[in-house]
Amino acid sequence: MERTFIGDLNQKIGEPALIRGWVSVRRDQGKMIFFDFRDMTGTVQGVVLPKSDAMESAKEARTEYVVAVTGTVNKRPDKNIQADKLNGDIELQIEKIEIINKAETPPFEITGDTSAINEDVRLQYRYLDLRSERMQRNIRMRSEFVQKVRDFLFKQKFTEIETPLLTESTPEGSRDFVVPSRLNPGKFYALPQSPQQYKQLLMVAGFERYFQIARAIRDEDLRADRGFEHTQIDIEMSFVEQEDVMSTVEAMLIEVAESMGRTIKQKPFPRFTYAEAMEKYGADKFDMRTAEEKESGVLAYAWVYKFPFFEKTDEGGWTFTHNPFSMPIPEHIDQLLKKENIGEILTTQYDIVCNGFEAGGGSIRSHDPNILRSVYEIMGYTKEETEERVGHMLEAFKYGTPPHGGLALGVERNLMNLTNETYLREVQAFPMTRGGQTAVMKAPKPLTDRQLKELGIKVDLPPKKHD
RNA sequence: GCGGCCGUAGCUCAACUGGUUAGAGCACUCGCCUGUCACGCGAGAGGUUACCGGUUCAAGUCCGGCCGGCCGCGCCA
Repeated sequence: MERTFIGDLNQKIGEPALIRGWVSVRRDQGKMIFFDFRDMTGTVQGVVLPKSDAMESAKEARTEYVVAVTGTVNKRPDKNIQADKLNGDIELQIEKIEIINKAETPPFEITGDTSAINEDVRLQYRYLDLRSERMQRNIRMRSEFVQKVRDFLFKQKFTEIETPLLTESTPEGSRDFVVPSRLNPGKFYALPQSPQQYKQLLMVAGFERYFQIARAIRDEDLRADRGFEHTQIDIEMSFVEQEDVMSTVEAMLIEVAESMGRTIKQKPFPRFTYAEAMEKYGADKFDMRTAEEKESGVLAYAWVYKFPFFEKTDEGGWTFTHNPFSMPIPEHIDQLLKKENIGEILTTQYDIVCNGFEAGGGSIRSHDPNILRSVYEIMGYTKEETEERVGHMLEAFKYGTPPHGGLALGVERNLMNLTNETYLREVQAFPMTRGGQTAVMKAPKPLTDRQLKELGIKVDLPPKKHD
């Protein structure tokens, strides 16, 4: 017999069916046993009637055993219908249970919400934690979100392109994760903090509309809403101005959120200048929902734009606030090229805020090498230093670069809003602890002496504290 | 790096101002149970109180150290 998914059983009422999955719950009443079986599509109650041939193996079956169950799909007696549950109106009258694989008793209960369980235990057994209904829902919703984003972007003529993971250290920005090069001893790749430079090069290369579901990796201390790795919907478009990128992304977010059954508080998204946001909310990210809206899962998006381009460093110089590759707003191009009133220059940066999170951000980029040069001059770099850092971009921009701009959306941040989760780890399949230890596997670990030798690396650590 | 909270049974927790043999619920094992759905009832098993040291007649409890987890600050173009 062919397998029927549990979610499709209600189409086979009165017919025989074979399901495969896990024993979720067993309720043994002696002469009669009830089970809840679970597969990726849901759960269903099975019943072993008195004197059934299945009784012997049913007595063996335990929680989380993997089983193949054959039986007849029956409507439940009226008084046993559970209208609010999937398959609450049917049950499988079991004729045979084949135990495919036994299971140890799980270290914690996975039939309920696991959020109250110690997180280090959940992460050690993440593959069990992920069996829980809530985690299944979160991870599936993530897949659905990404699929809908892809669908939208493909309709808009975007091309999905992958950019390298082993790449150059980012000029400025956050701390890099580095990877030693065996072929070039003593030299290191950096993992990308974002595909920023590559996506701009793809605009030079004429793809015009690029996107990537891109991993971004930054070696900064972790938070509830921030991990070493996160995923971005990374977007870049040619022949566009600020308004074009914002309206494209806004249309995408509306289509995706509404097709997932969510309500958006205000359309079109309200816009605040940075100065207005700071005055009204005291922050450049804020939550505009009422208490009831928070309860019902409303999404409150807003744009924040007209950020200062530069801010003072502790040393009294200037550094960029968001992105050195950004254009200033058109009215301030002159000031930037002349390096006048630097603190007042505004950038084309635009951030998308949702329910108190910075859900994404982007800008129009400078396709004119002179503007990028001026930015680096303002930050105090010599011609040679600028050349060293972004010379390859300046070179590329010489060969017919279209005006372009883009944006990156944080997948986890958006999912947190869609799932009402407080922690980024709840929307990642295999997150790490705040101390940087991976789930299930215990990375990071030391290299073997052989590996170290091959890479030309000598480890010299200060002695560890101990009793 | 800094500050805060936490660590007791497989899980969630309790154990008064330090005081008998560290308890409960769930899970687990066994028995009973013909309509349960967090099934029910009964019994049982399960502990180096994270770890190391100190104070004390006596430490899960107080002190010091150390390891681990979480939250925030710094940091995060």
